[in-house]
Amino acid sequence: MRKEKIPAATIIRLSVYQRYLKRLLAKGVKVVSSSELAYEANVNPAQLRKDLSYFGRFGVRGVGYDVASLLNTISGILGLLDEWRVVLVGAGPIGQALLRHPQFSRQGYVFEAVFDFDPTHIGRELEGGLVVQDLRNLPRVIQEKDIQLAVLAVPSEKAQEIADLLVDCGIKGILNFCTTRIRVPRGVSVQYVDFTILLDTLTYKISQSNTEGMDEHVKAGKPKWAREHSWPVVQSNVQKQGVTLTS
Amino acid sequence: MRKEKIPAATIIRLSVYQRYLKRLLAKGVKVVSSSELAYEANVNPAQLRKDLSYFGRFGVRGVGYDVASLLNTISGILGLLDEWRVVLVGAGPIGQALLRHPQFSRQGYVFEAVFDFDPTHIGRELEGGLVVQDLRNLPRVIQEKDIQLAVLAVPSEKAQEIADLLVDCGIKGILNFCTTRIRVPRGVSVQYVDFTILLDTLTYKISQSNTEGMDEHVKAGKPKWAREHSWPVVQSNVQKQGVTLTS
DNA sequence: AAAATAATGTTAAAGTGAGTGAAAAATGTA
DNA sequence: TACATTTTTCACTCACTTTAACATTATTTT
Repeated sequence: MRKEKIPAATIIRLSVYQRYLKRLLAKGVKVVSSSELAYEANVNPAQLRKDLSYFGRFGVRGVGYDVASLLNTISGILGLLDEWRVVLVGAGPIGQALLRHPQFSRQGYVFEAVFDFDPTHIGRELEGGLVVQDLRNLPRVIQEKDIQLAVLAVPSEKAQEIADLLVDCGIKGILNFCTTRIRVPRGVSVQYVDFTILLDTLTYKISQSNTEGMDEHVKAGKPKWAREHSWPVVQSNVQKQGVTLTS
Repeated sequence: MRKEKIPAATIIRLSVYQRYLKRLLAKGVKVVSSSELAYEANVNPAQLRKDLSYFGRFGVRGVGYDVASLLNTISGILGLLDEWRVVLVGAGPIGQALLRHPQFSRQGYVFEAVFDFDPTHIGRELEGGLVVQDLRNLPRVIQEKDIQLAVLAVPSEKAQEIADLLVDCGIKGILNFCTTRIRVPRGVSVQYVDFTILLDTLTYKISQSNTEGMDEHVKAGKPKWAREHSWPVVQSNVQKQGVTLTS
C-alpha cells in the first residue's frame, strides 16, 4: 500500500478513458494499446500509462490492455461499479433537463427524488415519473432511500441554505449548478458547473487573438483599459487543460 | 508591454471576481478591499492581488478598489464590454434549458438562433421566441448576424461533424456539452461542460473516504481490484482546484 | 531458436504554476 | 508629523504536469 499522491487531473482523465473504453467494448474491440486509447482521449500515451501506474499494473507488455478488464478496473477505481443514488434539488429548466439526460443513467447514476421550494412546482409529475416534493421531505427521503449525492440547481440566493441542509442530511457530494460558491465542511465535496465562467474564458481568448494583430489606429477605438498595453494570450500549453474551481 | 504568461486559472478567477463585483455594485457598495472580495470568491487575498497585477494597477493603497471601476476593468479584460452573439446547435432538453438561463443574458450573451437536424424539431417556436431552424441555414445566419460563439448540445456522434461545420463558418469559440472530445484547428477554442466527469470525481472522493477507515474484514467484501491495496485520496490542497480538460 | 518488433512499466528530469509571506510604497487620519 | 491601513511587488517554496528514455516482457518472423 503506497501513500503516493494522486493528481486531480489523473482522476479526470480516468473518467475520460473509461468513457472511451465503454465505446470500444460496445464496438467489440478486445485489446487496446496505450497509444490508441491516448489518441482518443487526446493525451500523450506516456501520460496514460503513468495515470494507470498510480493504481497498479493492468496491461500486458508487448500487447496492450484488455478492454473489458481495464474498463472494469477503472470503473472500480472511480467507484462506479455500484449504483449511485442522487437527489435533485431545484425543478427548474436545468434540473428537468438533467433528469432526462441519458448519460447519467448510463453511468449508474439514478435520480431517486426531486425537490423544490416553489409551491407551484410541488406535486407536479415530471418526465420519468418523479414527482416534485416539498423540501420538508428531504431529510426523510435521503435517509430512507440511502441517497449519496445531490445535484443543486436552485437560484443562487438559496444555494448555501440548501447546501447546509444537504450536508446535515449526510450528503457527501454535491454537483452545484448555482453561480455562487458554497461553503461545506471537510469531508464533503463540491463540483461546480458554471457555464458563464467557461464562456468568459472563451471570450477572453477570442478578444486576445483579435487585438493581437491590431494596429494602433484600431486600438485607439478600444476602451481605455485596452489601450495601455496588450496582454499576452494564455500560453498554448495550458489550452489543453484549463482549471476550474471546485471547492 | 510585458510578455508575461497568464495562468488559465487567473482568467477563471477574474470571471468569479467580476460576478461578485456586480453584486457589490448592485448593493451600492463603492469600495472593496482585496480581503473582502477574496473572501467572497473563496481565494487568498494575495492571490487576488497577484491576479490583478498581471494586467496593471487598479487599486488605491490604503483604501482598496473602486467597485465600479474594477468591475469595468475586469469586464474589459475578459472582453465582456461588448455583446456576444451566440448560436445554439441542438434543441434538446439541455439546449432549451440554456436558452432560458438568465445568467447568459445578464453577462451579455445573446442567443441569436437555434438549429437542429431533427426534422420534427425544425420550425417549432421555443420559449423566448426563437424558431428552430434547419442546419442548412447555419452558414448564412452566422454571417448575416455576425455570430461569434456557438453552444453545442447535440448527440455525441454528431459532435465532430457539427464542430467542423461551425469552424468552417468562422466560429472561434465553442461551448461543448457533448461527451466527446472534438478536434478543432489552432485559433479556435473549445470549453467542455461534462457533468458525468464531475460526478465521477465526486464518487471517487467519496469511495476513497469510505474505504479509508475500513478494516480488513470489510475490505474482503469489496471486489478484487479493491482488495489489493487502498489508494490514497487526492490530496486536500488540490481540492480547491480541480482540473478539467478543455481543448 | 534467435532476432526483430511492439508495447508496457518505471524512473528521472525539467518545466510550470500556484500559493505564501514579507518588505516597501502610498494613502488617509488623528 | 506620526500612525494605521492596504496595495504593490518580490522572492521563495512546493506540488503538479509532462515528456523522454530505458528496461522489461510478449509476440511474430525468419
